[in-house]
Amino acid sequence: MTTTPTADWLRLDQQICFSLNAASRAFGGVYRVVLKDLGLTYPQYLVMLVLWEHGDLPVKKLGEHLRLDSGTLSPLLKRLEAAGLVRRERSARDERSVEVRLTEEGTALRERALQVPRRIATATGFDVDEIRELRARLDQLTEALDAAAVEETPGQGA
Amino acid sequence: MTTTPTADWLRLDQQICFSLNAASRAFGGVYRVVLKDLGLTYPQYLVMLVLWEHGDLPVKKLGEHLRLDSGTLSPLLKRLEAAGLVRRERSARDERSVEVRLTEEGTALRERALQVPRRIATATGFDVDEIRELRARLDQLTEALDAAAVEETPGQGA
DNA sequence: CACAATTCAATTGCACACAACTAAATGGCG
DNA sequence: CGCCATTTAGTTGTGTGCAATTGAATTGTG
Repeated sequence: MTTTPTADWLRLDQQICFSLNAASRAFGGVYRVVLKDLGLTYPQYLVMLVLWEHGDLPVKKLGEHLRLDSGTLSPLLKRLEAAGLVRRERSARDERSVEVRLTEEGTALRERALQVPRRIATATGFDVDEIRELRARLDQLTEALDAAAVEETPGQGA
Repeated sequence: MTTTPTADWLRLDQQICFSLNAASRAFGGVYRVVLKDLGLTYPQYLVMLVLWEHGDLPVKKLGEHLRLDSGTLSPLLKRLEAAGLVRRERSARDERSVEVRLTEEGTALRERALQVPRRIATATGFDVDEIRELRARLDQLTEALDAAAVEETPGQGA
């Protein structure tokens, strides 16, 4: 029991949260550089990726793919619309819903985006298998953290 | 060479950046819950960790530890000061520099923070060794990304 | 059909990140 | 000493991220 004094936990904690934070921001930094040509921010690029892969989607579905709510997506989508990459149209069937549709320009941008992943992959210095393993580990982490957050939120014990 | 069609790169890329993003935000979510008691946000907690470990520091040094610039730190430190956890004092030796000093209250908060890391570690579902390995991998990633960002920034080839 | 609960997007308020800029202070150099 | 490049914080502007609220539309129930 003397192997891990309580005070040392603070340092361990510091290091794991630092590492994740740093990696996340370092990733953002590389994307920022690479995406500059496309006129996209990193979150905007994520939105475009989802649209390119899944086609037109309501804001809600988009948010589920990206784990983002309307508070983040609404202004972001307005910027994409202002940039001429998407249109937002109220659904005829359900007027609460807003369909996000790629414009011609938005669809065309995909061609130029095809070069992005290779540049990012190169920047990581990881090969495909290493990336795959890291991704698995991170997904596992996310799942555990989400489950824990739900349990912590109400009242800890109940 | 036909193993990885270009279009598939978009999906691979999507998954690694999604995973890191998701893990980072899930982490933030758990910290948000756990730190609520202490009245700290996640970035504020990181600042306090550095101060607890290294003692009083100028803003510059703080930023080096956290990879943050004054644009982020200045308002954050003002909030910590407003909360009574730190004082900001112009250095006598170098008046450009601002020393960030823990108050009694800020020092005392450390005792209550000691329980945080264990709650976080528990939430991850990882043991110490797994955390250590993940951290090593993330640090390796960060280092590679930072190096790549520097090379990408100027003009790609120069 | 009326009405309450739910769903969905948008808005508001707050707190990071980061680029670009400003302004004060320092240090080196002739 | 006077001048200039550098260092250091702070400020401004843009863009997320998220909690909380609002308001319109839909659904379930009687």
